[in-house]
Amino acid sequence: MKTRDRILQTSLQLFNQSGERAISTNHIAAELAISPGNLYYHFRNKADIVYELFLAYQQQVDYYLTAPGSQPLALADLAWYLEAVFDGLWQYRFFHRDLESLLDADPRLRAGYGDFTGRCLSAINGIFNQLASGGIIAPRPEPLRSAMALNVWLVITNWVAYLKTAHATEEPAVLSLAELKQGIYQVLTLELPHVTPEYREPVLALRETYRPGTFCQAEHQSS
Amino acid sequence: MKTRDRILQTSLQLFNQSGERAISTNHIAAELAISPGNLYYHFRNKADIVYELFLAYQQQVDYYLTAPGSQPLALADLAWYLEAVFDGLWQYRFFHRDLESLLDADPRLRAGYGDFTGRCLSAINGIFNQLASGGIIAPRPEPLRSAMALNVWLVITNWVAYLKTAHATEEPAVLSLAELKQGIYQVLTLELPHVTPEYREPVLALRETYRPGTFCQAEHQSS
DNA sequence: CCATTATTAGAGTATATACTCTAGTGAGTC
DNA sequence: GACTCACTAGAGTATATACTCTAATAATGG
Repeated sequence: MKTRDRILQTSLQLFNQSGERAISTNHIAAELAISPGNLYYHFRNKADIVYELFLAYQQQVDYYLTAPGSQPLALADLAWYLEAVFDGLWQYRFFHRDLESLLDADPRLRAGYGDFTGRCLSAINGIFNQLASGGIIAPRPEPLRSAMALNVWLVITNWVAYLKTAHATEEPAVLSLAELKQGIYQVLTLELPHVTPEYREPVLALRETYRPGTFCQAEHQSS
Repeated sequence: MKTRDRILQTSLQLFNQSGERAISTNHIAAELAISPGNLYYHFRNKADIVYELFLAYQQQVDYYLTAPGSQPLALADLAWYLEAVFDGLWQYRFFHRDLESLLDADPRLRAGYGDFTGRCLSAINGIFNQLASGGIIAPRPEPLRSAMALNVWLVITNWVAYLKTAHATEEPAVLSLAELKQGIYQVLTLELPHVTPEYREPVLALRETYRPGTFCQAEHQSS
């Protein structure tokens, strides 16, 4: 693998592990067993590394979220979307952790993230629409639908922080993918009151899949 | 005012303005026009300042949230709670910004914050109960009620970050108290499906009070 | 083979940070 | 007036951070 990609990969891993704040460029170079000069040959500065990671994050989420157009969605599609989003969230979880500092340090990132949020919100809104077409949730008028989408977004983007700050017993706060997926339980809780009567049972069953306590000694993984 | 209190006050102000990460003890001392040595006479280290600010935050929120026991609540009480919580959030907004780093740096804080979150969640849960007694929302069985409370918490604690990262057009991202209060709109959106038919109209009216765009050139304030 | 270019090492720099140490100053007390 | 003691100034330290510079070493293409 090219050094440049190894730098990105290792940075992502260390950032996810300890937060961007705690990981210096020297740390990254040391972990890779390369010189600081080498790192700075490939990236002008630390912000450029972060920005490139953001682009990858954005590309991945956009890919999964901007797919389907406007055909009706089935329940399985909803599950698939949620899984995809939470996977992305997990892979780039460092990003939401120090978000404000990162945006303060890089105007490109601030602008890019603003657009990204906007796209995510309308994607969620669109999914609500398609779920309504599919008869899974009741159709809601526009101002309400947007507010619902925003609540989903707020729950999703805050879930990792909640786990690491409120729930964690261990000091460095290691998380499992299974715990992360409990966020899906929360999102489905959010949508539950809007589910049509005929789909209530299936949605409840899907939601049960992710219930806290259901996670059967899932394997821990660190990146 | 005693120097010790001035240090706390100024730290809070600077932290809220620029984030704990960007504010050094030297910055705080300079802003107060005192020497670094003086600051370190009053506080053993930076983490002690943060911890003391957390205690004040905690005390304030606990005071407003652990009040009423279990009598039924009226709609005005709900509004009052929400206002109180968002005021606290605003006053100590630096705290949720760099939360993970802060907890990583201070085990006391990690433990204290874990308990704090737990108390807030059961307070929210209790308020749901009392709103049900008051006939405002439909009573919900326990596992659901806790999940709802958690969603409310996630929305509340992520609201400021959302405003500063997704919404902000200005670079240093100045926020108004009115924008902040739009978070109440989001929380009421969350509760709306659970409101009883007879209270639906009043809750919608209350919610309208906080609608985005309704904020009539509210005065900006920086701390 | 040579010339060019991409890549790397490694020492080094300027700056900032959290924090310490010594030497006071001023207000009260016996 | 000597003594204490809370408080303060200000210079200073050890360390880390982001980043630079020079020079050496691969790769590569003609």
